[in-house]
Amino acid sequence: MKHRKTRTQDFVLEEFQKADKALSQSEILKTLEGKVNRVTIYRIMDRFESQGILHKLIDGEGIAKYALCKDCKHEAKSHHHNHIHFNCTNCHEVTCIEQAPIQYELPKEYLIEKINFNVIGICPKCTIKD
Amino acid sequence: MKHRKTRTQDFVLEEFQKADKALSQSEILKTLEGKVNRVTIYRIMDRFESQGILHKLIDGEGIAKYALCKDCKHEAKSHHHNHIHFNCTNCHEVTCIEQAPIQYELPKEYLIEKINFNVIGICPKCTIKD
DNA sequence: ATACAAATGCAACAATGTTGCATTAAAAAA
DNA sequence: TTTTTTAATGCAACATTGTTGCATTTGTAT
Repeated sequence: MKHRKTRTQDFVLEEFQKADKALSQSEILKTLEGKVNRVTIYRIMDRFESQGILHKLIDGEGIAKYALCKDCKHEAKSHHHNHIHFNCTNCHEVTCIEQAPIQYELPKEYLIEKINFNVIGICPKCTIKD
Repeated sequence: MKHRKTRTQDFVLEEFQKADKALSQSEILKTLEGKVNRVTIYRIMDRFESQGILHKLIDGEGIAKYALCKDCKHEAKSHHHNHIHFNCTNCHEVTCIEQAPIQYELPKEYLIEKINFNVIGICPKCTIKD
C-alpha cells in the first residue's frame, strides 16, 4: 500500500491542470477557500514532486512554486527541468517555457545538479493589452 | 545633501569586499554580532543596490542575497547582471560566474527586464576535497 | 467489518521581509 | 563652534512562508 487517493489531492492536481502555470502554496490555498489546512498543501505538493508529477521552482521573488511536469525525462536520477521560467511583472504569472533553448557554459570543475532559471519581464498576454 | 557615511555601511561594504560571494541579510548580521538591527542591514543593502554598488539575486533556496557589482554596465537604465549564480550544495556559497556565457531564446513577444539564473551543484573548492 | 497506516488538522515555531514612528547622528548652515 | 536639517538607525509590530510533532481522520487492504 503506497498512495491513497483523496479529494484534496485530486483538487490540487486539477488546479494545476487548469492553471497551466506555476502555482504557489498560497495560490492553491485561495482556490480552496480555507477548507484545507495550508500545511496539507505543502505536503501534497512535496509528495507530487517526489512522485514526478510536479516540479518545484523558486520564482524571481524567491517564492517556491510548483508546475506540472510535461516533457520531463523520468529516467532514474535524471528528472531534469532545464527550462526557463518566465515571471511576468504585470500579471505575476510564472510559466514554463519548455521550448526555449538554453545554453550556458561553466568551467568543468563545477558539478551541475540542477538549474533554476528565471526570466523576469512582461509576458505576451500583457504586452498585447499594455 | 544625499548620502551619509556611517560605520555600519562601511562595515557592510567591507564584508562584501572580503567575501567575494553573495551574502544574505542574516550572514551580514552574524558578522556584526548583533550590534546592529537587522532592519538596518536590509535597508543598507537596498540602498547599495539602488546606488549600483550591489546587485540583488534570489538564490536557489529562495533567499535574497546581494553581491558586489564588478563588470556591470552602469549606463542609464541598463544596469544588467546577466550572469549565472552558482549555488554550492556543499559549502552553500553563492558566487557570481561572470565569465560564463549564457545564451537563451524566448519568443520575441516576451519583453525581458532581467534574469535570475541559478545553477545548483558542487563548486570547485568542494569537488577537490570530496 | 476490522486493522493498518497514509493523509490531514492543528498548534507551535523559526526565518525572512516590511512598515511606522521615535531617536540618533552626519554634515551643512549659521 | 554651535545650530539646524534630515539621513540613518533602532525598535516594535506585523505579514508571509515554511517546518515539525503529535493527535485525528480516513482510504484501502485484509
